[in-house]
Amino acid sequence: MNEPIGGESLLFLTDEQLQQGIEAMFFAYRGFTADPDRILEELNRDRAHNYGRAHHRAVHFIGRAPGTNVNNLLQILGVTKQSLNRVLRTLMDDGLVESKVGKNDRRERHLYLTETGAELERALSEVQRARMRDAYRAAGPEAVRGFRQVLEAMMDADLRRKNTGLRDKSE
Amino acid sequence: MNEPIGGESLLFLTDEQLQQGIEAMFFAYRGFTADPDRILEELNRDRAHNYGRAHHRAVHFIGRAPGTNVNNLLQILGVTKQSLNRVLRTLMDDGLVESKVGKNDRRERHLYLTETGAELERALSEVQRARMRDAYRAAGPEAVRGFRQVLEAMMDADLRRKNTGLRDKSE
DNA sequence: TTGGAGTGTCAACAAAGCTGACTTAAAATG
DNA sequence: CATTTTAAGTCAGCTTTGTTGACACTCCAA
Repeated sequence: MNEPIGGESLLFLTDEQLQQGIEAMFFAYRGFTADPDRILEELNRDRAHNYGRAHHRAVHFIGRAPGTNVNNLLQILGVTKQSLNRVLRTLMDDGLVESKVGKNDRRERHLYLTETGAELERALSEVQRARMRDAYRAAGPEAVRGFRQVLEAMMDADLRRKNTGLRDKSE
Repeated sequence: MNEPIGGESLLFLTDEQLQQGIEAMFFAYRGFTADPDRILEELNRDRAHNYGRAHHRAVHFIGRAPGTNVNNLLQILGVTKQSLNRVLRTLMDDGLVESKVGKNDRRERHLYLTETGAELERALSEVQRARMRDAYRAAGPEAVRGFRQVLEAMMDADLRRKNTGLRDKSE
């Protein structure tokens, strides 16, 4: 790494710059989750259940990969079985998610959103996409490319694959 | 909004693109917090206390804005007094943070890291900066600019100010 | 057919958020 | 000077979401 002294590649790597990047990441993530959080809070107001981010994540990824099994979802979400199971339990009891016993392997349960579940998923991802869209618009296509590049480089290697590997898993 | 058909500004705003951005954000944030989490887990192994992300955040922002008062920290972290207090309590008991009565306004407590606290802060931010640095290096200066632009656009407006307003608050 | 190994469920517990009510001390205001 | 407001801290009690460990069901291969 023979960086030219005073070159941009050196300048933008000062600890202060990195620190600012860290904080930007922190605050941006807060903004990123704020809108869905608000919707869920609203939705919880009159109901018995109390959905949070964990429910959001589950609904999101089941929506993205219908027919996925529990184990797969565990990998993606990076939580323990019980944590996910509690969330899935309530979602199933409330009729937002249904699980079907696998045809080939009857140990597996394949997960799907019901129509109600899909509605919630749409409502949540709608506001999140809106924020993402606004941010993308404000920053421009060139910036978006950079944004994605840095994010990709920031994930763990194994997750990088998962991010592009979310496809329909229906039988 | 008269976007040219097929123009880049239309293309990169498909729902699929936005969805991928959302997931990239999710996975990247996981990577972003993974290293400090590991350090804390390691550190908890032999000790009585049990530090988590909440402690990390507190130590981080006290390190960034030494002498900040409790209310200020509450704003930045976006949690309740109770929640923060529990964390500060343990950090002070363990001698990582100290609070000094304000000179001008003696109702206020100003928060500082002790030497031990600063050590922990360095250890945590060190690995986080390392990941950020690697990601920045891999993506290049142009991408970093874009990354920051999108993040800034994604935060709530009030947080945008806080992000650049973290300066030493010592008396 | 039996003994792993894989998948999912359940019980019990911990961390870290939350609300609301209250106290203490100090400052600001009338 | 008396009252009100503000900053901080505390208590009690709750929820979400993470953890570990034990267990049941199913598959597959020896």
